[in-house]
Amino acid sequence: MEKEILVQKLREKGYKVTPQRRAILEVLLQSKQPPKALEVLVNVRKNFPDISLDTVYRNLNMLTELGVANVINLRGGEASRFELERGQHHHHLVCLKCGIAICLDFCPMDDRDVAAAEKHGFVLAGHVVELYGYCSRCG
Amino acid sequence: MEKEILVQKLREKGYKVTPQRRAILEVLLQSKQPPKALEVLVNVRKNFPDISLDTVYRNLNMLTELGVANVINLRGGEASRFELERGQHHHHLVCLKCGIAICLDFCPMDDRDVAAAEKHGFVLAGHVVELYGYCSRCG
DNA sequence: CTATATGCAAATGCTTTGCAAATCC
DNA sequence: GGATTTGCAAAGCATTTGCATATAG
Repeated sequence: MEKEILVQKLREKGYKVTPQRRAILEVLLQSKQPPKALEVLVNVRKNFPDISLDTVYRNLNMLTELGVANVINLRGGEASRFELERGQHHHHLVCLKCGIAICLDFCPMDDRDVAAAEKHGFVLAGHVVELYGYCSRCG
Repeated sequence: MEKEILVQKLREKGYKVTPQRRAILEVLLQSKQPPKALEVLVNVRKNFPDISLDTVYRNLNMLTELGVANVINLRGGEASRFELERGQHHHHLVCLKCGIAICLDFCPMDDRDVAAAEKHGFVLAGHVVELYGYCSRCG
């Protein structure tokens, strides 16, 4: 999605368009792989030295609630990664050593999830699928 | 697995069998659903009031490294759940409100994970699949 | 005995929150 | 001008760690 479309979306929802928000969107758009909050901070600070980490978190959360961004939960206490929603359901291949996350183009889920949810009286809300391994660099 | 078999396993690996360890195994064995570390603590304290949370964590981690237990990572910062390894690959259905986790008897993964890993030069180590939803109690 | 395990307290890392000052519309 | 955002500082969780003491084998 283009940056101005995203900006427009925020405005429509009644959010103010601050330079910090623009800068965060910019970083998300330019990142080759979904960055962690701290990585967003570091990159935003190159152009916007005074932004704070909590502002980054607040905005990443806001974008997520808006459905504009997704969270990739890593294992244990590791910091989550954030990616702009691409409008296409997908999952990730994550390196256990360096944490790099690669988008996959398939979802392994079939009807059995619906059946299982029904069987246990659950209303299904979604699912998480993450493949873990070691990338070529981390061997 | 029976408790004494587990105890035996620890001994074989050179770990000492302390009353705390026995109590933790007991709680894991008796839990209807995979407990969080804090839940383990509360339950162990019923019979063993002086155990500390860090001992619980240390032992849950030890059991996990040993392959005797598995960790179920919940979303965001939510505390992980621990279950004894049942020797059978499976996944979970987790309630987003109360956090209850139900073991499922299927794995949706097919060969595409291997293909994807290969394509990106990854050595596959495993995967996480969790279905999320709301249980009948939480609506 | 001696290495391992425990309890305590404090530290860590990620993320959130309260509040006064700044700023977008 | 008025509500929303920001930065700061501090708090909140889950989890880990250092260290002196206790304990299993």
